[in-house]
Amino acid sequence: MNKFYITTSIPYVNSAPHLGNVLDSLYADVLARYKRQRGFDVRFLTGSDEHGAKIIRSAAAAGLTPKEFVDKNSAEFRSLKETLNLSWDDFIRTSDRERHWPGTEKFWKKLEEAGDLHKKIYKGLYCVGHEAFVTEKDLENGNCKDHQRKPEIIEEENWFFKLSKYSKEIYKQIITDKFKIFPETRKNEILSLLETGLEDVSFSRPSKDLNWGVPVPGDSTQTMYVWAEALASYISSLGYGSKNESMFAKYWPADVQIIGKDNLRFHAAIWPGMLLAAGLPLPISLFVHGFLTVDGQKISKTVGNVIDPVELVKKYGTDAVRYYLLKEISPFEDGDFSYEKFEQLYNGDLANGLGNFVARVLTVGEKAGEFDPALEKKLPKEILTKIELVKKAVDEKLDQFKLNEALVAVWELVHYGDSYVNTRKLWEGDKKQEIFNTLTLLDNLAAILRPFLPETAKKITDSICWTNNQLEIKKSAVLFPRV
RNA sequence: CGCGGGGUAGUGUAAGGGUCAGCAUAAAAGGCCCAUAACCUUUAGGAGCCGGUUCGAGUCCGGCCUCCGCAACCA
Repeated sequence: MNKFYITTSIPYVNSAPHLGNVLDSLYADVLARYKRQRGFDVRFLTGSDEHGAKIIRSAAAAGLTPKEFVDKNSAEFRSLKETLNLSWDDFIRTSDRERHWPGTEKFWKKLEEAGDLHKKIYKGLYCVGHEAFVTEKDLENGNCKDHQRKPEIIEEENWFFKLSKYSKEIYKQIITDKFKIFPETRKNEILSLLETGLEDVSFSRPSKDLNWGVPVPGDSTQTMYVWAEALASYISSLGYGSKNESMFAKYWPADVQIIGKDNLRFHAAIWPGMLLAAGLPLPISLFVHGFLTVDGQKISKTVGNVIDPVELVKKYGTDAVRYYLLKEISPFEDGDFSYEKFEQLYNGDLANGLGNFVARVLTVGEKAGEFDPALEKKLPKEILTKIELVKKAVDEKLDQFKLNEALVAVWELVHYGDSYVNTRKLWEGDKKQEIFNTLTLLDNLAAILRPFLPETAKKITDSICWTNNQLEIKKSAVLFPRV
């Protein structure tokens, strides 16, 4: 059986999840369900990134210990599984000492054995208010924006990873598509960065300044930096570094890794560099999605436009939210959310489109009574061809991660079906064969829809049941009431 | 002139030097009445701006305008 290992980036849990955070796992969920449906041995991983100075600060502000703080926030991200009906198999937390740390440590040692880790003095702008290094970006007239004081230039000793050594090899794997990056523009972006060459990156901080993280093996004075350990979650979760590495052997390399555009450099440069250093294969592909804006604006707490996915689902239902994000948001570019657009799409595509189509077909189906199985043999070619065409289109679109276009193809079936019902006037006279044809169409539609809208697909399928070799229709409640 | 990527009907998008720039949704008219005042058919509506290459340009080239991203923890 073919395996399919898919991962999302692990969100940094220094606040509760917002709507933009769910894109990763929603895309991954559709692909995972789709592959399962096709018989792949799927493993779908998500998790949470829980270390770092920012967590310490946020925890302190909330009056909690870092552990209490991440436990609380991580649980909220985890509960999105129910909220959005996600089908992940595993949720890894970087603060998990039993599952995550051993793999991280082994990975670190591999890099060390390769001679790619070395200590170096790092000089940077240190803001006392932040108790952390700041960048030029954080400054305003030479002062820290948040604290209005001049940062000090201080030096500290860090471990550095020799990323520069791997620029060429990473470039080669990307340009030859051995490591595929979607979409093309992101591929170009990273290639142009690689052409200029990568700099070595800091992989640790002094423990006295950062004690919430994984300690550097053999150097208790240092704590690993995020990418030195968070990225390793993709393999630590498979048991890399544990007594039993069979899962790792089976599933690595990842077939698809999904990230937001901000993560491109980490996943297309640092992570491949680390894997090369450790002698491990690179992922097969990287799918880079855009960001979500709300009413055309960047999501931000200060603007106050944060959309809580839980609230949205409560109001409109899981599949409606899934549909909006999958259909209205381009998988590769930034997309916008607004209640107005949401309701427009909901009424148009879900209530009037899919929901109404299902209702009218099931009604005529129910009225028609029982169906002779012999009708199946007389299914017209036209219908079967149409179904096959849509299936093929969905396959092709999903191979390229064009989830929105895949849904366009699915909706062609709805339009086709509606038109079929109208032109054949299925409600008039005895149209058993035609009704059967339409029910077949609907049944197939539900199957195609399953990875996208699992709950809705199930409701449809449940209404079409074969009992004792007879087809019986049980009309379900309205799928998507108009809003 | 730092680098890179964009700007297609109100909205979301497709194609990509050569059939009326395709599709969906929102809008208008007719039809139907099985269905969630839903559905079907038809109509109207479009390439940021300015030049150039070409028999022919959303599509290639140049300039301008504009938006987005750009390695220390941000999906």
